[in-house]
Amino acid sequence: LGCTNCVSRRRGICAVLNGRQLPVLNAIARRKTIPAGQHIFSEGGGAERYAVIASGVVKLTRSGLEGQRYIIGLKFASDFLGRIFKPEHAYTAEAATDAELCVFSRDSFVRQLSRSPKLERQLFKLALNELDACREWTLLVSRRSAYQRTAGFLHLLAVQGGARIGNSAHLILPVRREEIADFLGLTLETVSRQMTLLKKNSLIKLVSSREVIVPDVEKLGALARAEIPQD
Amino acid sequence: LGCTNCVSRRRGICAVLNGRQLPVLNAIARRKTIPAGQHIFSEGGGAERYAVIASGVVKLTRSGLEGQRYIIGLKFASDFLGRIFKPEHAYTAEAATDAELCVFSRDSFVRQLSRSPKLERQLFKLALNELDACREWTLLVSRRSAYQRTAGFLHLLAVQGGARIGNSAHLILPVRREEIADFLGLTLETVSRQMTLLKKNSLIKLVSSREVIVPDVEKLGALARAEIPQD
DNA sequence: CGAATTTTTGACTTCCATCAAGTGTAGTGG
DNA sequence: CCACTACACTTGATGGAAGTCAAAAATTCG
Repeated sequence: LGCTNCVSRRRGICAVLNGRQLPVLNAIARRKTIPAGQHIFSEGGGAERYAVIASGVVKLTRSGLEGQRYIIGLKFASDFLGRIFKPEHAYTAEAATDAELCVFSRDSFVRQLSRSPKLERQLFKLALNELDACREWTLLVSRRSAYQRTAGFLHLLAVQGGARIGNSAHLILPVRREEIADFLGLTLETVSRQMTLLKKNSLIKLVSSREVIVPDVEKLGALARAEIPQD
Repeated sequence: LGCTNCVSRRRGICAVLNGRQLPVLNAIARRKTIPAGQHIFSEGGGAERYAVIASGVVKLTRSGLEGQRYIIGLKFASDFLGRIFKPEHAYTAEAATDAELCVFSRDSFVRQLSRSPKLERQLFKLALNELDACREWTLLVSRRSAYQRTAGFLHLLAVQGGARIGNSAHLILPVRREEIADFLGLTLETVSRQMTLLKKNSLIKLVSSREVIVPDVEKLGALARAEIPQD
């Protein structure tokens, strides 16, 4: 089946399915490997496909009226992609790294949703968690300093995507400085400066520009949430 | 019943209930009038009560570690209050103006939810709309200028809470400058300056410091969403 | 009316954006 | 293998938007 080791089986939508229901959902899923950079679905395009991320990182973007592109979120393994109950997707989903997905056609998934109240409720719970996370993120990017925002971004990666050993984490950044900046409402230069500052303050180690070691994930998170913006 | 003219009957959770189901929900609801300033429930406190706003404006706040208080949202007539599926509320709800609520006890509401898939799905849909709105808001408060954020706030009030006549709106601000500032990630001085600037540019009229006329709601919204931060 | 609160306005400072070089780091083809 | 290019990242100098500090004006309320 391939579901046994999937993260979604443990904390995604598949977590609530029993041995009978899982194969049913699996039967309507299509495994797909997406190379980095490829679009999964597009803003405004009809919501004909939904997906669950099995591995990799996915960028959620929106285009402004004058052509600008905004990153509104990053999605990780076990996350659900797509706007159910609406005819159109509200954003574009694009693979930031190579990614494995379970893709569902809209009709078959919605049908399954109506048949399984447990599945619907799980999706509901995940949406509420996302809402909580979105509110938290809003607080970070609207009230915190550039230094804290950058710390917050790395903390997010460490918690959601990174290889963690105890309280330390080894991160491969899925996006460039420019995209981090966009995500945080900053400029790429500022992000770069804050990264070197975080390094100077030994909160991170830069193995290369795209590879970061976080010795103390908790400390980084506390910094991001601190009331008094320091350094 | 009192439901006939209620906004929630038209676009809230009650909108999906038929003539048989509405009285059932109504039977477990307790109408309550809350004076401005009073807490409805508190962050961290057990989620024993949920509510639907029948009229008025409710402030959603969170307290930071060092005692600071953040406004994370404003809720209007027909909005649902409370974090279902979680033992604790994630935020404090406080009446910003005098408000009328339909209060539900946790147990009876959850029981009703399990009995009525339509009700649960409606609540789900509303949560997804809230998520979309939260993402939109994040864009506003992280990437836009103080001028645009202030415009965005007034636009929100005009769309959600204000007395509208065609494309113009008459607003009674439910919160002080300090709270607007907090909500927007600005300072009260900056908000005040932007308000006078909006007045100078004839985008709003200030009847009094708490009463605003928006002649062109669309224009205000377009300004808030514009790529190039002007004036 | 007078006290307290809220709002506006002013002067100055700070943080981050902008503009501009300069430094890697792949990737390509001779 | 080494130019050569293209792209990503860092670092520096400067300016402007919003924050901070301070005081005056307006509004609310007892």
